[in-house]
Amino acid sequence: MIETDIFKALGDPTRFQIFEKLTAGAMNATTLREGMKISQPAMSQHLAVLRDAKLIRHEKQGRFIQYEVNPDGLVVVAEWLAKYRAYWPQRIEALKELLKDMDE
Amino acid sequence: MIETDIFKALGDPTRFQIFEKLTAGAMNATTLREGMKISQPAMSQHLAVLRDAKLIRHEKQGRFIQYEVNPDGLVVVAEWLAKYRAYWPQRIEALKELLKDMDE
DNA sequence: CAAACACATAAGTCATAACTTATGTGTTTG
DNA sequence: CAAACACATAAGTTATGACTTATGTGTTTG
Repeated sequence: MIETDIFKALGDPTRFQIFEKLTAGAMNATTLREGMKISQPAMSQHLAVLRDAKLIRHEKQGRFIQYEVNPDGLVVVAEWLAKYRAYWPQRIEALKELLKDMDE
Repeated sequence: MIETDIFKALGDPTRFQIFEKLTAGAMNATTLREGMKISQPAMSQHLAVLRDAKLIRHEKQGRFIQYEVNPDGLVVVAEWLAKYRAYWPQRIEALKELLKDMDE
């Protein structure tokens, strides 16, 4: 199931950190690794898991590969979450602001 | 991290199924198990993981325990997701409708 | 064009997590 | 009040997954 693949991918703290780093902007694997005490193969394997879950995508640029967030994955989460809006308390300000932003 | 705990909890297909079942309404563990080829201890353990992640909560009722969705968990996901609204394509109709619903 | 580089992949190791069976605790029922 | 019930917990097994050390492929550079 695509949802569980996405949640499983984000359920690992290291991968979550990698993903969050990528939300700041596209980056290659070597740059991603900076300050992250993780081996090169481990990074490569984590990126493969995130890619298989459609959370990121890549683009070859010479001998580098630029990785970036793939909106598809986030959309799956957003749509899944939208099904349960009945459970969200109205008091969520951050969410309300989001709604206004997107309703324009 | 609370986010990774939530994602890890939902990353297991069996637990995801249990959670989805609970979104239909509160239920005790025995009812949850119906049609689910899962042992009683396994169910109990899965419920504990979901509870620890604040995705569900429970209420004792005699010798039964009613489990129900805890909005706290979903709110964490919603707030996390809201941070990345820049990545959501505008074409998501389901999401737009959600926004209108909540903007009232 | 040989060396350095960026990354992927293979294969093996070790920790974790999902399951099992057995048993325990509290509650209801006949 | 003894048996059945609803659930939790302990302990052990097995599958999975996160890592490691090679090694391979393609690309750039001196």
